[in-house]
Amino acid sequence: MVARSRRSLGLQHAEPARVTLQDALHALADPVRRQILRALDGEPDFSRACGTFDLPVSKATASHHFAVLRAAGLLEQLDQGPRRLNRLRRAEFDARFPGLLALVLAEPAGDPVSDG
Amino acid sequence: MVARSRRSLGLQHAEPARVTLQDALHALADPVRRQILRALDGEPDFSRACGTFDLPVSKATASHHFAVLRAAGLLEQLDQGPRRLNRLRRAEFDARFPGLLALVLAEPAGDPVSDG
DNA sequence: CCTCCTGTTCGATCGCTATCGTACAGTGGT
DNA sequence: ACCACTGTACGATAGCGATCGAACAGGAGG
Repeated sequence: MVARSRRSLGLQHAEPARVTLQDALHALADPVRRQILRALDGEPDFSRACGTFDLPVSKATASHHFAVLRAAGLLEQLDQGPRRLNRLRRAEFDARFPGLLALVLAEPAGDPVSDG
Repeated sequence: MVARSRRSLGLQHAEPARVTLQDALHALADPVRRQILRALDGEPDFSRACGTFDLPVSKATASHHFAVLRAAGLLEQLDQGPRRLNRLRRAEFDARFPGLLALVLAEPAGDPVSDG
């Protein structure tokens, strides 16, 4: 239990090499999480904070989803002031599970809830 | 509801082209189902009946898992007498979600429950 | 210092699904 | 006809996880 100031330099990021297929598939099996990944695709690294995603869930739920994605080695987060910037760990995750992320990113939005 | 004799020529098989990524990922997110797919890998088509898999679940649960896999376009089943022979729909599924099945089949067993 | 903003944590709820035992339905052999 | 075998259908249960509101914790700015 290293206390730090709760947020400082880095967060607990799962090494993609240690992520199990179970964890990866579980993380990707949720439509909201895939939506996050898709939104992150094509954007510059660390250009989007958690709050900038138009998600069909509450703030608390979104926070949960970000944590799952981080634990699955799918994204890296960086604290910048009060906000937490995200980066899609494309290369790392693709090295661990080749082609898997590509399938998710290629999927059409298909989520009528959030798009309206 | 065409009655037939409940089993005759074919079963309701999902066209892999119509399977959503959601369904595919959901189907693959279960370790027992992945175990089935892995066991089916490397075996000749339609050489294994449902009962020949050494699964860590009951007959009823296994039947459920086979149904999910069939619905996800991951396997094709063929009735031969009292038993239902299975075939991994490798090519079809790979055409729909390239590389996804390969990841599952490449995964180590890692399920200490069934192997003993 | 206080206030606003961002994100996490907590506790509770709700729904889905994996699980099981049992009963049922075909098929094949005797 | 009967029985053994294989798999499904059904009803019930349990546990996990997605969800929420509210409270909390830092940082930025006035």
